[in-house]
Amino acid sequence: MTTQEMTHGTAGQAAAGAGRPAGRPRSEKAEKAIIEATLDLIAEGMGVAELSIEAIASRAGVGKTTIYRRWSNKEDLVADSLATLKAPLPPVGGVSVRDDLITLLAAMQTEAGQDRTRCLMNIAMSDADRYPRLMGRFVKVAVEPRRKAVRDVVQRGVDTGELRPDIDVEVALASLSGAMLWHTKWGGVELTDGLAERIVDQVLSGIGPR
Amino acid sequence: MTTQEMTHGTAGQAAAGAGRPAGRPRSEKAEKAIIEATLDLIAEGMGVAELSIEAIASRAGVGKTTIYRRWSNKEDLVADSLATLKAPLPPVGGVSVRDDLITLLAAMQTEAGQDRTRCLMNIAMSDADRYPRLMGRFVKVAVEPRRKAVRDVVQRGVDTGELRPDIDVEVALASLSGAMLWHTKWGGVELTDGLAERIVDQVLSGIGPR
DNA sequence: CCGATACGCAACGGTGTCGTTTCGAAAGCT
DNA sequence: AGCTTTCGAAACGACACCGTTGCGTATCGG
Repeated sequence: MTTQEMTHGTAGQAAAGAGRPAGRPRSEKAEKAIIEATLDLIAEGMGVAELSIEAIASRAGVGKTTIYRRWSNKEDLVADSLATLKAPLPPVGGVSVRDDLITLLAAMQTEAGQDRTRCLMNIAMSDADRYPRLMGRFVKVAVEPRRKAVRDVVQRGVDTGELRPDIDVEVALASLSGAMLWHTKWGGVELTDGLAERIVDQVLSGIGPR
Repeated sequence: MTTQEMTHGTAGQAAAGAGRPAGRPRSEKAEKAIIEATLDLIAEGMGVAELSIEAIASRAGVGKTTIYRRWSNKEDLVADSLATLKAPLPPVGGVSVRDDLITLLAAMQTEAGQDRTRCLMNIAMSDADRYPRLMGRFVKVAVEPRRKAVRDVVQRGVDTGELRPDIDVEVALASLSGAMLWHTKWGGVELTDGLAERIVDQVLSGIGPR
């Protein structure tokens, strides 16, 4: 989607409407395999810098040529791979703000336990400085939808009066998501039961007196 | 401190009390330079995996031999380097829990803006899975002291009645630190003024109604 | 069937890092 | 002085990737 259609593109067919470029068409299966292999390697803890084209090709059961034919560099390949990540966010009930927040945070906790998501999170943290363009894309497809989901619920709470009208939505967002992020990274594994519920309830009620 | 004293150690001097091992002593300056170079490279965004001994030696103005003589592998070197990191935590006034929390979070925010700390944080996030032993050490010297500082203040608040007696200290901790972490990573740069204060106040008062 | 293109595979020369070894000089001790 | 150990520097053979090229085969349109 980024640097696709390098070789032909709009060229290739001789001004003949929407005809095929002639010759053997590119294998969709190979493309999928390459992207899958890339995501797999990342999910196994590979940083973007250590990702080798050779490893990707080998894992995908594909020649290096096939990769170089489609992507001119590693960053583009990774960018396209990240772009295929769907965000299967859990549906929220829409009844109680508290319940919806718990649903979202619990989903976040579950996702954090999966290799794929966890290592993608790592990439988002560590490679953000080195590959800003890549990260802009990643944030857009992976972080932003989730942030938006939480923000929407919080905003709805403000509108309906379930939450105070004067709160800072961004800070609330950070307190909720950040607490879960913190816990999944550095908190012990002991206190995972009902964690989402405890976070939400405590952020709702506050820790100050009364 | 980890794999030190590989070559001689208790051996070297012939059962003669605490005598020198004879021969030219190891240069303390070289050792410091090596560790500094290691931390510098990490601070420049180098992941643990990409760290090359050659680069460290070159940066430190030292022969590779000197490094291999002291550390048998990269992980030990990094571990020892991390161990030298002091935690210059800001002193807290000890008067108001709110003020102390703001002080700590503001310090966290400041630190997050510095290259050294930021990249160390990245390492803590991304290399945690691949180098668990290394990370255990890192968490101990870098993460835990800061966590303890916040936890102590929160606990003090509970004891003195400045905070509710029934709160979950760990969750409070995660909400405060996590909110700051979240914001420094993915929050916009716009809302940084008075961020610590806003987080603390909102976590104190809660976002629920009344 | 023919021409065109993509496929997987293997090989190319080039580069960077590995961990080790050798070297002459330096720095400590007796 | 003589002995011992470390120092920085340079070179070693080995390996992993790089990005490219050539090869024989597979798969499309005409």
